Order: sequence, then C-alpha cells, then structure tokens
Amino acid sequence: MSGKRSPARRPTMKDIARHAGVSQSAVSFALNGRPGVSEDTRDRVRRVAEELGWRPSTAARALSGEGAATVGFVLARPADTLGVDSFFLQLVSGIQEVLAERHLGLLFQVVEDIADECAVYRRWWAEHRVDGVLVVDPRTDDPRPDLLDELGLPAVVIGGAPDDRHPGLSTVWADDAGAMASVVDGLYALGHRRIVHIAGLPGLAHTERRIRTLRAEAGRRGLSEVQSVTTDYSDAEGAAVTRRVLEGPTPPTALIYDNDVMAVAGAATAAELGFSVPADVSVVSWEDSALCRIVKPWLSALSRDSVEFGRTAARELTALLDGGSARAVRVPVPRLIERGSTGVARDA
Amino acid sequence: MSGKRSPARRPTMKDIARHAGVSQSAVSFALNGRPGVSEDTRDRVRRVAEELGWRPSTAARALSGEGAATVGFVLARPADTLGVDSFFLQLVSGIQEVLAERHLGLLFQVVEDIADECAVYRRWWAEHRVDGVLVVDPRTDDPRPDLLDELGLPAVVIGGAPDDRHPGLSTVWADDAGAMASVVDGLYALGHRRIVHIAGLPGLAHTERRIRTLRAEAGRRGLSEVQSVTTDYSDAEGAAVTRRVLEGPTPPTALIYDNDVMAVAGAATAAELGFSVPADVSVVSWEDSALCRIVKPWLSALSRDSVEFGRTAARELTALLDGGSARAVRVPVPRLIERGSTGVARDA
DNA sequence: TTTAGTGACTAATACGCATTAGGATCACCG
DNA sequence: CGGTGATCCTAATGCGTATTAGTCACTAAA
Repeated sequence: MSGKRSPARRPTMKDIARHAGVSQSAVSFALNGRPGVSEDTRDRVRRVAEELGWRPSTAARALSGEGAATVGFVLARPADTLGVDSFFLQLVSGIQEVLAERHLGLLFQVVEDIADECAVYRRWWAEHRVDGVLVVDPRTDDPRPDLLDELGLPAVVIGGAPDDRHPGLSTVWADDAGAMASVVDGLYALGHRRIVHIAGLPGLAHTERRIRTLRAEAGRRGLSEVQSVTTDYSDAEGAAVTRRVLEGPTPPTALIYDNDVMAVAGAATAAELGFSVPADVSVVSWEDSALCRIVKPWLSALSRDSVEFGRTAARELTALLDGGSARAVRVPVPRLIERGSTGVARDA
Repeated sequence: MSGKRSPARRPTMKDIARHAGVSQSAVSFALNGRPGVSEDTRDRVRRVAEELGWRPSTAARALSGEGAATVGFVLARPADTLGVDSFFLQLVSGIQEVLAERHLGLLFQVVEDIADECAVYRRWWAEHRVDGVLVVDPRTDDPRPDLLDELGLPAVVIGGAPDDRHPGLSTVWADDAGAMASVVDGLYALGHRRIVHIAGLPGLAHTERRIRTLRAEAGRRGLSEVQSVTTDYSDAEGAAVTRRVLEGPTPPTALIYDNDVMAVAGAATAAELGFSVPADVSVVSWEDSALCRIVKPWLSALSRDSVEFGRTAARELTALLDGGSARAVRVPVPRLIERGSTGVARDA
C-alpha cells in the first residue's frame, strides 16, 4: 500500500517497458504491430500491457500526429426548438455504433446558429480536437462547406444534395425529390387536387428541395391550388398553419407535414375544427415515429431508417479519415407507410 | 501564395514567438497571464496570437498535465428505446450551455447497458480523454459510483439520491418523493382512491423512489387499490399496461405515467376503450413537453425545467473540476400543471 | 577472416505546451 | 565600485507516444 487512497495512476509505456525489461520503443513497436521485435517479446509486452490495463493516451497520440481519434457533431438549433425530435437521437445512435467499433469519440455540441457553429469548427480545428465532422441541416446558402474546405477538415454532410464545388466533402442524402413525387402521385391518385405542404425551416436544403419538387409536380399536373408553407418545425406553428389553411375559403383535402410533431398537432387541430381525418382531409407525416401511432387514426408516414442513416454517414466519415476520397451516397428513398390518415378525397 | 492548396497549417506558440521576436516561453507566460513579461510584450504577443488565430492544442495541454478540457456523458439505452425522449436533449442542451462558457467539450456516447458504460469510463480514463463525467439514470444497485471512485474521476450523478458512501461524487437530484406525495394529495382530494402508477424501468433509482413513495402514501391513507407497474418507457408498454388495468374488474380512476410518451399513448388507449378523460379516468404525465399539448384534452403534467437541470449538473461538475468538494444539490420540486386531463373521480 | 547483411533491440528526437531553473541588464545601496 | 535585488527574458525539461537513426551480435557470403 503506497498512499492512503492513491487515485490509481495511469500506466504508461514506460511502465510496460520496465515490467517487461525492454526499451520504451520496443514496447511501441510491439503494440503497434511494427517490425523490429521478436514474436516472443511482442507477446510478452502485449501481456504486460493487458495486465497493467494500459491504453494509449489520446492526448499523446494526437500530439505525435495520429489525430485526435474524435469526430465532431454540432447541432445548431435554439434550445427550445430541440424538444421532441426523434430524428437526431436516432441519427446519433447510428453514428455511435460505427464510431464505437473504431474507438472514435464523438464530440457533441449544441449551439444557437450557424455562425456559432462555424466558430466551433474553427476552434475544434485550431485546438486539434477533432479529425473530422458530421454536418447536419445543410442550407441552400451554406457557409460551412467553404469553411471546412479551407480548414481541410474532413466532413460528411448529412442530408445535403451532392455538391460538385466541394470535392473534399462527402454527402449522404435521401432522395427527397423522389419521395415527394411519389407522395404527390399517391395523393393525386386518390383524387386530391388541393394540397398544402407544411414545410420545415426555410433555407434548409431539404426543405427547399421538397418545396421545389412539389411545385414542379403540381405544375406538371396543372394543379393551381397546391402550396408550401414554411414553419419552425414546432407543434405550435404546425397547428397554426393547419388552422389557417383549413379555415380558408377552399380548404385543402390533403396535408403533408415535414415532421411527426407537426403532423400530430395538425391532425389534432383538424379534428378540433370539425374536419374528419381522413374523410375530410388526408394527413401525411414526413417522419415516422411512435408519435404517429399515438393519435387516432394512425398517421400515414414516410419512414426512413434514421439509425441506418447515421451509420452510413459515420462510415463515410471513417472512410475519409482513412484517406478515402469523398463521394456522394444516396440512402434508400423513404417509403410511405399507409395507415389510417390517408384516403380518397371527399370531392373526388 | 505558398503551395497549391496548403490546407492551412495550425499556428503554434513557436510561430507566435517568431513573429513577436521573443522566446516561446515568453509567449506562454504572456498568454497565460503569468508574471515574467512586461505589459508591452504581453500585449504584443496577444495581438500576434489573435492575428494568427492561435488556439492552444488541447492535446498538448492535456499532455502537460492540464487535463483534457472535456467531460463525458454516456447514455446507456438500447438504440430502440431512444425514440421520442425530450428529456435528454434538453438536459444535454443545458449542460452544453455551461460547458461552452468554459470551452469544455462534451464527449458523448450511447451504449447498450451499464456494463458497457463502465467499460467506456475505464477507457476514457485510461486514454486520458475526459476530466470528469456526468452520470444519468442512477440505479438502486449501481456499480458506477464505486468505479468512478476507484478511478478518481470527478463525477456528478444526475437524478440520484444523495449518497454518503461516495464522498467524491456530487449529486443533483429532484425530490421525486415530494412530487409524488403532492400528486397523490391532489388526486386524493379529487376523490380518487384507485390509482395506478405506470412507472419507468425497474431498478432505476428514481423509479424505485416514486414507487416507494406511492406505496407509503397509499398506506398512510389506507388505500389498498393503488399499485405501480414498471415498463420500459415505450409507448407500446404504456398502452399495453393501460389496457390491462382498465379492462380489469375494478379499473382505476387515475393513472400516473412516468413519462410523456406513455401518458399520451395511455390516454389514447383509454379513449379507445371508451373511457373518457377526465370524466372516467384522470391522467397525469410525469414529464411535460409539447406532446402533452398535442392530444385532447391536454394532459396535466409535472413540469420540471430539464434545461436548468442540465445547467445545474454541469455547474456542479465544473466546480468539482476546479477543486471544489462534492455536494448534493436539490433542484426545485417539479410542479403539477393542471390541464384538462385531471378531474373529480367518477365514483367520488 | 573479413565483409556485407539481417534481426532485435536501444537511444534520440519530435509533437505543442507548461514550467522550472538560469542568465543578462539595470537600478539602487552601501 | 562591488554587491543585492528586481525585472524581463531565454534555455532546458517533462508530459506519453511514434518514429528515425543508430548499435550490437550474429550469420551468410566472399
């Protein structure tokens, strides 16, 4: 017994060297699979390391040029908008799964806006904290790709469209356009002609993509009473917009919500206003979760595998870190799960 | 222009020293507010550092004994249980706010179970990755405090009861017992005598605390038809338990759910079974969120400020890191927000 | 028997920062 | 004019790891 309660010193390579009776560099060679030590010694060193519970200090590793063994993830959302969003936790959970295999850490930060997010990237880069980052919520006019390019920080953009101007960035994206087209197809077939799309935050790349596709699809079919309305994704705005459009002179017969929270709030509002779902108005949620099966009728929803989405993104990032070249990966088109909230248009 | 696209080298103290025409140690003194340099030099060095966009490398700092400037947060939940949980994101958001001020990073990891969580702590400790950790979901028989003690890793337990046996750990806790007592008080006053508590995961400290308190309160009032049922927090189990108890011979007149998701699912199930809320059965959610205002009637809920909870926990941890001594902090008792889902018991 | 070559290891250095121990310059005092 | 501090710096280490440049003994080739 040395001291009273010595707080367990961390073993270093020097300790291993002493115990194994070799030099410190021999230990390094042995543990990293480098040539220069006999198999005997290698085994012995490995055993001693195991015994002592040695793990390489990431700090020291990072310092000697091996990178920080950490990737960064910034969520730029005002604190009160974070509420009930199943997407991010699932995404992160998928990301973790892949990173954990490689013993990569995930440095996580929540900030208020994109400017702060950029500042965080700069800081992380300068502080040598991360080897790469995962970028979410790409915007139509986004300063982040340029910044990351400038810093030379490997990155994967989650949910963006493929981007030729930044050959250093990988992209993992879902085909929102295709999904929107198929939803409109379905609704059109059911006789719907007046459709309102309660979209998410304006400026987000996928919001704009969905809006653009909807407009194109409507134009193609000569539908004039089709529109998108942007929101902040909150239940409050979802409900408010729903109320406004349903109380208008020619209420829509179908509503497409960009997330589950708004869809549920909207469906409830519709019911309150005396609109029966789906008899009077059909509801589609662009996000599937337990929420969609909590209300009655259950909501038809576009289901994507967010966990797998996260895994894919993380895999792309590790590929980049391994020196692979950037690429754009498309994940499967979300498929529409038909539940009770969609039906034939009343006036069809 | 030096190279073609030199990926922006990180400036170091040596660079600053060169630009400012002083030694590297003078730079260190200047930037860290140590004596040994004139105010003139100090200013000049500061300016140069600013100009070059210098930031200390955390790796180097950590290596020279300053700690990793990072705290860890592990969430031990199976991936599919992570669904719609507003609590954690809010908690993390509050934690971040405090950590960001001090430029502390948050290393985040999702694992399957407590054993994995312990392994992560060991690894983080051995790898020198974190200076302290935040522990959530304390259990009645929890191996983590002992482990953290052994490792000498500063930690704050979030949601645990004060714990005398681990003088190294701080605790931030809410008075579940008091809250439960007040909820039962309220329901009793409304005439409720048959109450079912749809609790969360068995083994969690706060779950057990609530169950124990409910039993005590029931005993005190001589109520025999009061019980708790543990679940996995999912909407599915919430609904299933609700169905089971309401279909029993003497259905309860009040239901207390340990989270918002189960409360909403339960309320929907009750309605499906022909029970009107609150005429036939009252519903209380032990977590307030947008969800509670999505269903009709709005759910009465215990509201706690999760973001502030996170802030408090982070503040305690930074205090520990600054060498402060451990303590137990109680956050305000959650207060019951009466909405439409609670009323006078039918058979009162 | 010398020479080149190889296998197994040690010594030395770099990484970026903090820190401790010195060294030079100047002012003040006896 | 030598000594004593004080002030402002520089030089030299150490942190834990990876890596590069040796060193040494032994074997195979000449």
